[in-house]
Amino acid sequence: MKNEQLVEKLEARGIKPTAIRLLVLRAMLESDHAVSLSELEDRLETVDKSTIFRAVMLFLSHHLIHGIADGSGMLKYAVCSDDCHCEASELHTHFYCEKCRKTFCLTGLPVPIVQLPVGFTVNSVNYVVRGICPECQEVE
Amino acid sequence: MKNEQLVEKLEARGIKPTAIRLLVLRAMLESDHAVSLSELEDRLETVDKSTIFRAVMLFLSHHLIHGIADGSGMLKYAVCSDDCHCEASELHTHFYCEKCRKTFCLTGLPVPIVQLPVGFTVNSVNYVVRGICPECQEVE
DNA sequence: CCGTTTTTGCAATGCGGTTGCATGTTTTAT
DNA sequence: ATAAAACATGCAACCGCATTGCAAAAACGG
Repeated sequence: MKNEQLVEKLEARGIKPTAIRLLVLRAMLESDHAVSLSELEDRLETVDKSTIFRAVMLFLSHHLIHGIADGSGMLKYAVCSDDCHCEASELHTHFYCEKCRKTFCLTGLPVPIVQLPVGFTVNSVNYVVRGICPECQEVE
Repeated sequence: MKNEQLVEKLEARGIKPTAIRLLVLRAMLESDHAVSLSELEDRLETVDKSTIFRAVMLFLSHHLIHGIADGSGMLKYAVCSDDCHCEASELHTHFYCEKCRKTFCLTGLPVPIVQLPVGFTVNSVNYVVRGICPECQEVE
């Protein structure tokens, strides 16, 4: 993807597009799965982990990316679609592969919403299906 | 609950009922919400945290309790119903309150299961609704 | 009772996440 | 253009939770 497009994505969310933020965003977009902070650190060897951390926190607070608690112990992050506002109704299902430990966004699958007992207010939903992904099935 | 009953619960899952395991199980059953390791450490001041940790791991591997990734950063644990085998079909919804940071088992609400694309094998599902619990609504 | 196995406590470690501070860069005001 | 202010980055240290190694203590089996 061209840097120009990355700049647009950042500015559309009100984030100043510094060189490093472009690197972080590019790394996230190029991954076929949701990435952890340590994955980003590995892919961006020249960038300090605190800088990556702060970029990710900034992206999160501007709803450019969303976080996923997949039960692996560390949070994973993935870029939201351009028109996403991270409301409960527009969340999608995530899949965590217990073999390769990758987490995938199943953007085509909205999370099912259950009817909660009275008194509960819903802000968001974390729906993670755990199992084996297609690629790991084959390898055996 | 009488110690006798606790012993039964442990033995039903093939766990030798030591004094400390009874304490841990009792603390978990007496809580109205899923507990973290640090909560157990606070409630069982006399017991070392590594001992608590090992008891919890033992309970987990024998399906006496289940773990919940609620996105708070630390795992929470709750006792399973007596007849539970922790299969995907018998899982329930969990609710995480963003104010008091407690996680509740909504045992009456089975987790909804989405139809995954071909190639994915499902082992379990982590379904956590995030929001405000009834008690925290009132306090304001 | 004695030797073996299991359980527990203590201390240390690992790891992911987070922060304080100094430096470097960009922006703003004059 | 220059000085001041605001912001971004790197480095090192720190935090909390999870986990492990090891030795002492307790439970068990003969």
